[in-house]
Amino acid sequence: MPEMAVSRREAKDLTRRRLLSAALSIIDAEGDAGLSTGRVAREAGVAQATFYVHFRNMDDLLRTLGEEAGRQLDTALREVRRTSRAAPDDPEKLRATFRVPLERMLAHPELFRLFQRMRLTRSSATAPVAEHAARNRSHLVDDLAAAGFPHGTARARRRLEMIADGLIALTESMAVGHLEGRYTDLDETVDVLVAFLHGHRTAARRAADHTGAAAS
Amino acid sequence: MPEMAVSRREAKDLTRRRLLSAALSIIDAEGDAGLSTGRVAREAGVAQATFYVHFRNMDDLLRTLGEEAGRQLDTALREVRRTSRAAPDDPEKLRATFRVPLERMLAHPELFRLFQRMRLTRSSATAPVAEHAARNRSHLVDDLAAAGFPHGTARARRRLEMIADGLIALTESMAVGHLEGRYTDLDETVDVLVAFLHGHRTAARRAADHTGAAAS
DNA sequence: CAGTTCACCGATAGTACTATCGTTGAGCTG
DNA sequence: CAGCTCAACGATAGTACTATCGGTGAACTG
Repeated sequence: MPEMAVSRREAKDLTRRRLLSAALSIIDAEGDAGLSTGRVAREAGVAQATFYVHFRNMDDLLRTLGEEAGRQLDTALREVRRTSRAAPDDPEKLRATFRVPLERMLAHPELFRLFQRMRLTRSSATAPVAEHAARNRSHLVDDLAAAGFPHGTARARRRLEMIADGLIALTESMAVGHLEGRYTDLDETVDVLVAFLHGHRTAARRAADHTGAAAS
Repeated sequence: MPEMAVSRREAKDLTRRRLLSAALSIIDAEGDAGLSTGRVAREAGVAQATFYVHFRNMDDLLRTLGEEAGRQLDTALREVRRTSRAAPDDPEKLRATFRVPLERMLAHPELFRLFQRMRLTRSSATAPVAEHAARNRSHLVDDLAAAGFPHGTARARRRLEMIADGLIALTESMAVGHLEGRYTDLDETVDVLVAFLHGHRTAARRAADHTGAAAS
């Protein structure tokens, strides 16, 4: 009897995690099209009604899933960018700041696609996803500023936010291309991403030189 | 009686166009959440069953809408890029190649978002949207090649496709930012887009110089 | 060990929508 | 103008799913 001696609390937590993991595997396999409370419950091995013991509705479950995934992603990205900042002349560290998010997105393709879609859907249910995207973007802005991108004026900060936004969109588009089988070599996509960033790096340096010349 | 003397054929076409336009206005106002055959028919002033006289189902209508919008967009973009190519040193023409797609996307915000979402959803119903995105991307690749981006080797062509993909994703992300009220000034977003492209232009020129030096 | 809690269950009312059917009557055709 | 066509209609069967209810028994509590 390997499943005995579980407390009521532990059993409930286990069921909850089973529901979350069932939802995740359905999403990874079929996207959100095949997602329903009955389906999730069945794959988790419980009755459909039991779904509502753990979640208020499907949006509640998706929000939980999103917060967990988003928090993990954000933490991982801040860390890899911090490492790159500490070694500004190591090109491999810079490449890692692109490769790590790519790999994270590719780990759960359909979940990634689902959140992309949710971010584009305005409704109270998807609001948390949009908020999380905003938080991640804002962290990227901070990291770009720390890496030397200009952020003194209000205009420069607006520009930096656009750059951050663009970098995220670029990375996601390369991930989608990889998922669709168009870009089999991740290294090549990282090359392209680095070159895109380079456009702004040189623009920023030129602007900085100008400012320095004017100040001296 | 202003609506008399319409042939049966004309009357049918009118109803069809009314259904399409009703669907578009619902989408623009509420996205695809409020979309149903009954709702579209009601706003078009016909019975729900009449929907099926004109379309096989909702996906059929969306496909029609998408093909029309996509064809218009593609034509407009090829034209503005051709104009820019004819005057390679006119920065305003280059900016127009970014501003025109932005304005097109912003003309029907929710339709734009809907197609973005559909492109991320793999199903037989959304396949035409994905195909159209592929066609537009492929045209952009052609135009970039015509504008002098390297496309001699297989690797360069793969890279060019990634660049085209990235540019589209960048433009879309700026459009979304504008719709969300974060980037009120379209000119600033165009600045950022041009700078991103610049990263690849300089990279391409450097590579071309290298090749030239090696050849001489 | 008697009483309480509560996770889980089967059953089901309710919702929203899709897609089809046979009917009707206004236009078309010869 | 007689017969035909067919766009549009009301009615409705069918589908798929959500969310709630009261009952049950195993785990907790004192």
